[in-house]
Amino acid sequence: MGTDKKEHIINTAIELFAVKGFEGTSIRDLAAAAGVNIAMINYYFGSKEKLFESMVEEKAAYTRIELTEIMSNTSLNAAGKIDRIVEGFVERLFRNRHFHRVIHQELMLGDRQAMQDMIVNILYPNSQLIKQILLDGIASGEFNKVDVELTVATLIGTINYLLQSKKFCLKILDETETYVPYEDEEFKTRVKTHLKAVLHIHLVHQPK
Amino acid sequence: MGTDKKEHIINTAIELFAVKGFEGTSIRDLAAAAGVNIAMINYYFGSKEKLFESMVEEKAAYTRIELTEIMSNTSLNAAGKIDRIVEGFVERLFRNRHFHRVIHQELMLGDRQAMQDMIVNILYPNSQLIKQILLDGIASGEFNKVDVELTVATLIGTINYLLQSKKFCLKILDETETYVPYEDEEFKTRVKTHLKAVLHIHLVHQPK
DNA sequence: TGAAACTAAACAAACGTTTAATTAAAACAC
DNA sequence: GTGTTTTAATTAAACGTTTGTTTAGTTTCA
Repeated sequence: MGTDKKEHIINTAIELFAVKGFEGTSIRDLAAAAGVNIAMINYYFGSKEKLFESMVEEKAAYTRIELTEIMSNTSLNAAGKIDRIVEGFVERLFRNRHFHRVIHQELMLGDRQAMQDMIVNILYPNSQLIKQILLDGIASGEFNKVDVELTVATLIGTINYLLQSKKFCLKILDETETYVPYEDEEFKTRVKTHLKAVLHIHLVHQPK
Repeated sequence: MGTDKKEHIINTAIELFAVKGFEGTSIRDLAAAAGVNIAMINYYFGSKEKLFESMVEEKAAYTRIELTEIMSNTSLNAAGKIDRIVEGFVERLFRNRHFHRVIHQELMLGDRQAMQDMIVNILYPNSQLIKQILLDGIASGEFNKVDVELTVATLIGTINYLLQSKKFCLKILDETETYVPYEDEEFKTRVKTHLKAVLHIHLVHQPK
């Protein structure tokens, strides 16, 4: 039936877009990879652009969850929330790295206003959530008066940098081509540990 | 004559690629924007792909300079070198943000092996240079034994995050569309101050 | 006069999309 | 349940554009 096949096309599209880009992927490539007729993509989604929008709509909601509940967890202090945020972000972004790469490709481009706005509206709540935790921590006196916007940039930017290109990531890690860091628990732990260390000392160290 | 016009085409290409992407920019768009005949691009560069490679070759060397001399400056201690690195990177990446965005777009994509390798070989020396300063600082006892590779990721990743999309950057800064942060000295200073603060306390604070 | 710079036009191939026809599934009457 | 009608799903083929590239001819200037 329709729905599963639509989702199959979307998942195939994410894989292809992540590797070849949106413009670089023809609907013939996509149809062949998904094992469907060329016309089915327009039949289901209307156009290539609308397929992209459907893809974003479908995956965005799924990706957004589980963060707000950290905020509402009153048993955690601000530093504890930051730790949970770091863990949640590394897990989520590493797992959804293909989708993440696709929307960041499109975010980089200046044309296609509507798509860009769409993507900004997906990513913005994430950064806002972290910002709010920082502001709360500062208000309660638990955190130093740091530059909250740029601290958010440091957290997410570090992860994005590692996700941007597997080849480049392997190069700076001095690893072989066969190693897949994003699926290695040890590497994920390493990233979490680094980010928690950086943020913790930046936020809670009291300068004399 | 030829050379200035070649460079003019390359500069126009950077502007267009940064906004529309490599695949999204037709050589007709490019020829029109540069004010030259369509055939001139293939006449000068051979093909669209070779134009890209020429662009990278031309701009890469120019972008690479001025960093190694920081390394060789023996009057600076490790912390001083990091400060200079931060200042140099923010200035350079903000100034060359269009070129920077173009090569990061291409770096994200998995196909076009040769181009990817080319770009990795451009970016790698930068990260290696920072890494070496960190290693030297650790060896001399001036720095803590931090995760050097991920500390590099935090430095460059933070800047990249801000450069990725003007629209998104403005959103997290809560600024209006007309503001151009990358050309604002105040914002550049803000980014430098944040990065120096984060790195300094991460690297030189002695945990009890 | 001859080589380099430049142009307009044409090229085949690939693109996203649409059409028209066929098959499969569901809905309905009896 | 069986036969009929309607709707949805699927297909191969064709559509008109746009793509990167090339050709063949013209201008420019030393």
